[in-house]
This record gives sequence, C-alpha cells and structure tokens, in this order.
Amino acid sequence: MSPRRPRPTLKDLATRLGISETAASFALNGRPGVSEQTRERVLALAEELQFAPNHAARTLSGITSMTVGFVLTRDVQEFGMESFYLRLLTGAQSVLSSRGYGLLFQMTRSVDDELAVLRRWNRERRVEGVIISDLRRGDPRPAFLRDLGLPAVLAGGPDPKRLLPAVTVDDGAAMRLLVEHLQETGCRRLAYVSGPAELLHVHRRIGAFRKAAAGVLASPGVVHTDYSESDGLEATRRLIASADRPDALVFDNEVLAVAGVRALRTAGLLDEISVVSCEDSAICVALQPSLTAVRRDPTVFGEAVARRLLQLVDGPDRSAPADGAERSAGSARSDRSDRSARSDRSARSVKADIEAQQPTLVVRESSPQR
Amino acid sequence: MSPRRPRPTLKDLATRLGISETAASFALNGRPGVSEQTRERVLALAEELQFAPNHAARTLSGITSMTVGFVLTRDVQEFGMESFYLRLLTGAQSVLSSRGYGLLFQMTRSVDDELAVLRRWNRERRVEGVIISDLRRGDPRPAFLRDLGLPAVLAGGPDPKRLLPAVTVDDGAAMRLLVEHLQETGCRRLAYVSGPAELLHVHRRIGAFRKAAAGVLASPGVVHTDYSESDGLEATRRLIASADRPDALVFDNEVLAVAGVRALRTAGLLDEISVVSCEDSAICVALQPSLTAVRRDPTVFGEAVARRLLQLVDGPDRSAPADGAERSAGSARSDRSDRSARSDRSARSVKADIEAQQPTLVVRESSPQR
DNA sequence: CTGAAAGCGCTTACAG
DNA sequence: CTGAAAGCGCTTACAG
Repeated sequence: MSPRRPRPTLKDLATRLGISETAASFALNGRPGVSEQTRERVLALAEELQFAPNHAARTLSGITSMTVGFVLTRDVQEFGMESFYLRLLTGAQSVLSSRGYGLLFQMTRSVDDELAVLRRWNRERRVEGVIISDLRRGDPRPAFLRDLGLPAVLAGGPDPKRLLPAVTVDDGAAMRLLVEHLQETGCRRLAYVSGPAELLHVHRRIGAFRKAAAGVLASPGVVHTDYSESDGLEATRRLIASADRPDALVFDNEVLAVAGVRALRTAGLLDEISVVSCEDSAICVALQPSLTAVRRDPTVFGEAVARRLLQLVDGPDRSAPADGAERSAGSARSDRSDRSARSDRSARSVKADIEAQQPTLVVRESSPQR
Repeated sequence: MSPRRPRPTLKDLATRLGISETAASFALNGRPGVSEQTRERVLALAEELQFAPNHAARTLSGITSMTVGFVLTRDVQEFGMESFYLRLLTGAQSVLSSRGYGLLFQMTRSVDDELAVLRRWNRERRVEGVIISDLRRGDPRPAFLRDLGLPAVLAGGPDPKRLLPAVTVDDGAAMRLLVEHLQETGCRRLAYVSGPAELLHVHRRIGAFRKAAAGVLASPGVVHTDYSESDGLEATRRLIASADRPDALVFDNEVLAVAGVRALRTAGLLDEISVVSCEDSAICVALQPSLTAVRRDPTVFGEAVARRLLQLVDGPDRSAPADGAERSAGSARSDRSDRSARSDRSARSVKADIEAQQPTLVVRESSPQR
C-alpha cells in the first residue's frame, strides 16, 4: 500500500534538520539568507537522502519547466533523411541537457497536427519554448507561435515574414562552392533536382543555385520532386533524355542523389555526367562512385538551434549542473511576467538570424576532372 | 507586466459558469457526478476559452505525468546507425502520442551518465517509465531500475537476470534464414564480423549464428569490432587474408557491411565472397553490389516497445484523444500507491518478453547463386 | 539569518 | 447532482 520508494520531500528535509522549509529551499537553491552552516547541513542531508525537488511542484510554483519541445512533421520528404534529423536532434539535445533542460520530442503527420501539439504544450504550460522546422508556403506556424507568445526557433529557415528567429545555413556559399567546382572540372550545363516546391528552404536553395550559376553558366534547369527515390529516378531520367542533356546533376539531398546515380548507371551515363549532393552522409561515401557533396554538420546545426532557443528562454549562456538537487535558482527564475518579457525580447530580435556554420565541399569520385 | 496570453484556469471556468471547481473538473475529466447539462456547458466554455489543464498542476495532484523517458547512451557503436535509432524513436513516439503520452528524450555519453539521468527523472517524478537499450556485460541498469521501482522496458534485450521486461527480436530465426540462404547459394565457410564483446545483444546474435551454422557448416569464425568503419575494414582484411579464407561474410550491421564491401573491392574479391548484413537500410540498397540483408522494421519494433511500456505504466490499451481538454480521467489515475502497484506488476511479468516481429531476409546482388 | 503563511492550479475525498 | 476544503510539493513575499 505504501510506496516502495517514497521520495523525501522538502518538508522531510526541513523536519529532520529542525528548520523551516524556507530555509531548506533557500539552501538548496543557492539563495542568500541562510547561514553557511545551515546550508551545508541541508546539502549534506539532501545528498544522503538522494533528494531532488519534485518537478511538477517546482514548475507549478512559477519556476520554469526546464523543458523545450521539438515537433517534427514527417511525411514523404523526410524518408531516408534519418541521418540529418537524428543528428540535428543529437546536437540540440547535447546543448539542452548541458544546461539542465529536457527535450520533449514529438512527430506529427501534418502541419495541422503540429499546430495542435504546439497549442496544447503552450496551454498546458508544458514547455518554455519550441523548435520547429521545414516551413512551407503560407505556413501558419510563425504567426501562430508569435501570437501565442511562445518562444520558438526555426531550424533551417527561411521565415519570409521574419516572425521567428531562425538558424540558417549559408546556401549562397554552398552553391557558389558547388558551381565553382563543377565549372572547374569542366561542366557547362547544370541541372538541379530539388525537393517539393512548397518547402521554403527548397526555394531558397534554388534561388542560391541560380544566382551562383548566373553569369558563369547557361541558365540551369531545375526540377522538383517530392524527395522520394522514385521521383528522383523519374526526374533524372527525364533530364538525361532531354535535348541538351546536362553534364552535371545537382541533387538536393543524398536520397535523390542515390536515385540519380541509379538512373545514370542504368542509362550508362555515369562516366559522362557529374553528380553532386547538397547533403553529405555515409551513403555518399559508400556509393560507387562516391559522391561529391556539400557538407554542413547537422549536429553543429542542432547545437546552434538549441543555443538560440535557450537565449530566448533563459537568457545568455550559463552552465548548469546535471543534478537537480544542485541546481541554482539563479538560472531558473521565471514567472508569468517573465514569459511575456521573454517574448518581447524575441520579438525585438527577430532579425538576428544565425548562420550556424560555413558549408564545405567534399570532393569525391562522382565529379572527376574532365 | 501582465502576461501576454493569460491562460484560463479551472477557476476561471468555474467562476464564469457559476459552478464549483469540482464540478468543472469532473465535467472535463468525464467523471460521473455532474449533470449532463452542466457538463456540456463546461465543455463548451473550455472549448471557447481554449482551456487545457496546467500540466504541472495535474501532475502534482497525483495524476500521472503522462510522460515517459528514453535515454540513449551513444558512443562508437552507434555511429552510422542513425537510421535504426530514429526509426525506433519514430515507432515508439507514434504509439505514445496516440495515447496522449509525451516522450522525454535524452542522449548520454556513458552508462554512468545514463544512470544519473534515470535517477534524476525518477526522483523528480518526471516520468512514469523509461525505455533503455544496449545492455552491456554487468550492466547496472536493470537492477538499478528495479530497485527504483520505475517501470522500464529494455529495447532489444537480452536481460540476463530477467529483471526487466524486454522486447526482443528473434535472432534465432534471422540467423537460420541467413545461414540457410548462404548454404543454398553454395557458401561453405562463413565468418561473422560482429560488434563489441561487451554488448549483450552481440553475444546473443553470435550464439544464434553459431547455433544456426552448427551441423550445417564448419564452425564459423567470429571477430569483434567496435562497430566503427575502420574496425570493420581491418577485421575484413584479416579474415580474407587468413589461411582458409571464408566464402561468405556476415556483418552485424550495415556500417560494418559497407566497410567490408570496401575491403573486398580493394582486394578484388567482391565476386568470390558473399556479403550479408544483419541490418537492412537504404545504404544496403544503394551499395554496389546491393546487399542481401536481414530486415526487421525498427519502427514496428519501437511501437512494440512503447506498447509494452504503456502496459506497465497505464494498464491495457486504451486510446486517448489528442487534446488535453478532452482527456478522460479514466486513463490517467495514479498516485503514489499506484506507482508501487505498477512496479509490482512489472516485477510479476518479467518473463513476458515480447518478440516484436519475425525477421525476413531480403536477397540482393551481394549473395549470388554460385 | 529564520519561520509562518500564502499561493501556484489542479484533483478528490467528504459532506450536503 | 453540487460545493467547500484539503492536499499535492514546491517557492517566495512578508514579518520577525
């Protein structure tokens, strides 16, 4: 009937030491107003009893929930992109946990479902902020989150109305590297096999690609796919069957690139057409021929995203001990007025998009010197 | 100063309707004791005000936190295995969210760090149960979790002392399929390139492999690696340089298999030695030659794991609406004595390991008929 | 430096 | 069917 492992409460600590809960709380949270001796006794007993404050009780008292959320709407286009998302998650996770934050993770089937999840998390006061990604044309999420006043960071951008702070990658630089490389290896007619037209980052990349190619090469062809392998196959087939066949194919990610290589192999054109992937991964190395690819470490990217979010949620960087019992209150203050202060701050800093890192180009067999 | 988006509280609802908080709470939670008319008025206003109960307050009142945790200790061996883990996560996630549970996800660097996280989550009463994986020799986690009384499921097994319920895969069947296939295609001397000796599932697979091969083939060689590509390369090189060179290589996962293929290609032995991977993934298809592989859907596996955990935590299956405001209390009751009851139940059912699915073998170019 | 008390927002016996 | 009240376990003005 009684719990197998009754956890000690703050009151237990206080009673056993003959002090008030206030004193115990202050001692644990590193606040002034307790004698050094008392503080040490409290800390020692907390250690001995393996005390950690009840999370719900802390949260209810107005302290932050020490949790951020990450919702990911998965559909066709993310199939095969596991590598990118898990590494993004890894990076975000490492920053969050080093600052004592938990990550609530959920995948949804549609943007509408995602809105419902965000709404619920906000209403339940379950998270302090959220990470979102893959904005679509006319995406309701930025305005929705701004109206909610819930701190949020857009992983990858772009946010056309700049309602949300975003962490982006420098597609311009990536595309310049890539076009320059193809040009140097003797390619003259490029084509770009891209993702779904409704994804905003797809548009941004296409724009960057066109801009990089402008003036250097004939205006390159661009085709859209739904990021599926079959669409990639089909698109490649069409491109290589066209009148002025391209001498280099640029694929928006490695899933498409794999499909493209297969199509080229079938057509016996692997030696004549260079292939480049805008996303590097193990598969680019393993493939035969190995694929030249743009590399940007998704882990580093995830770290930047998490750091940006914590900046909105929790102020500038401060490291936090892993164990809750040792957590200092200084890093955890927040009440309802704080929340609104935070969203004001985020509103003021919308322009401060961050570029997580400079992309590089890894040259492999698929784009030989001609 | 005032919150930008003050969320309505239960008291707000009650006041505006001129009823007690009790009545409002009962109405929202689908409990008897409210007139149908009152219930409808409450529900309507809740909908209108976009009310959702404060999560911390609910949790603090003894209701479940509606959260489970997943800790993953990542080190060498998981590099390149992104696909498996993200799909596991996807599967678990889909079951959990369909039942209204949140997933708190954290990666750690070592088992010790993982223990610290589990301890803290438990003390803070932050989760109702946890998923763990990749048990090592002498792993402290099962005993630790049992002592904590925290419901837990081991993804993948095996748990030698059977302290934890596990969801496993039928390695025996997988290895029989595989050995049989290799035998039929004319292979006689197998070798197995495996993972780190300290991982228990590595041992189980090796055992299953030896058993499947026994009586059919000469006793096969087994070598360990740390799951890294370089180790895989090295191991393969050694095997193919040995006196009686194997005519088929079995790799414990696709990362090792990729390394193996590379080594064989370098040695010019790709046509003479069959290659099989015990883990299927996009890379097995993309590779040249494409790899014959054992397939078990990690998503389905993750679903089974989550279902097993919810069974311990929350009783038999019941679907829950996505929106908190409509959540019925029937599926959410639990207090401290419940928690101990739950762990008793888990203690009683340790033997009920589940096999998530039957593995199949996908035959591709890498194991041709001889 | 210390303590008694109120409050966070729910749930739930208990008494009408 | 309904309501007043206590309680979950913390934090934090406020008064000594």
